[in-house]
Amino acid sequence: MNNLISDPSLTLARTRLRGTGARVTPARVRVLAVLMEAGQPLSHHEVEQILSPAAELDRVTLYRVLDWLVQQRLAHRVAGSDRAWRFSVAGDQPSLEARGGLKAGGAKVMHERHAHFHCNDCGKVYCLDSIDAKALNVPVPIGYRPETLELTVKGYCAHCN
Amino acid sequence: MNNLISDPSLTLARTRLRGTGARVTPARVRVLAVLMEAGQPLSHHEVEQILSPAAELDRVTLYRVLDWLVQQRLAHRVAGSDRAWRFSVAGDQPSLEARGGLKAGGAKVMHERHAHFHCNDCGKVYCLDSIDAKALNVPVPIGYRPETLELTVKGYCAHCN
DNA sequence: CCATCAATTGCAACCCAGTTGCAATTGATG
DNA sequence: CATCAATTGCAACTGGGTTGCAATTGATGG
Repeated sequence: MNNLISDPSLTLARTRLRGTGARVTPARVRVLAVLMEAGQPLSHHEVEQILSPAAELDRVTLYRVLDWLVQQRLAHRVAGSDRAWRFSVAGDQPSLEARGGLKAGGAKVMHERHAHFHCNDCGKVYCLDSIDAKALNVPVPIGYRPETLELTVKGYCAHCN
Repeated sequence: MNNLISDPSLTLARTRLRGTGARVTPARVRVLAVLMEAGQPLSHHEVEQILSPAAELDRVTLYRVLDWLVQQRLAHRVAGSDRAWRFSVAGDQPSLEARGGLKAGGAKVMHERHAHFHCNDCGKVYCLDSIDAKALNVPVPIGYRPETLELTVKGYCAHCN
């Protein structure tokens, strides 16, 4: 009737949003629910596709909602190699340092450390959760202050291989 | 008088280009020379800036020359997080598999394995040559065929820190 | 229950990286 | 030095993303 988003997801999304203390709008609820149901990072366009069967959502509003979700740390923004951002729900447990719990010495710690697989054929992006990017411990030259780490493997996914 | 490109670089570039057997045009020579002189991957725009004091080079031509250099394996294309490609000269020794010398079993080997540092402030990209991405040996799920690997550290460079 | 108002949304117009089609130019070759 | 495919320049276009602004709306206090 309405769309491809399940009721439980919508409810869960609403709950998460209320947790931020900010306004809980239909746009935010539906976009977050879509991200929660997707098993992979979605581009702006992909979210639009999933949303479209139901009520319309302005292009710009969608961009803004996605940005907002990232700001609220409810989502992560991952850079694909096709110059289009992808968005995925953040883990249920926002990292401590992200919430200001670990600011010892003012030293920032790298977060968002997991890797992605980008299919050169279909263009889809998959999270490689198995990879412990934390273990990489990439050394940077003196004077450089690393903040985040992005590890992307490009190739062909199981479907396109 | 003319521009910021040194004569030796131009000559070296010309030699490298002749090695491809393809046409040696001023555009190709100058662009390759610019990449050779830059110590870091340059965006289309950055190359344009360096080139501009001298003769003009059409935007489109520059894009095409850069693409061509990558095709010829004289340059690498690296994806920055600001959805703009960067280009850097390829090492003096193109990897064997790149030249068809190592096609055993038809299995492709990952190449272009070094990492980059992207400054969140000034936007410049630096090569982290010290990092041996080869050592990462990233595991992907069965059925997935990895080809290239991109490791980008984002943060603040020595200048902006 | 409703008025209020800042936060959010929709719209239109815009920016920027990159691409395409095509006619004019040019490097290598015989 | 004539030839011609490869290369260049131009103009117009695509697609992701942004900005300014007026209209709408969720939470709040009364």
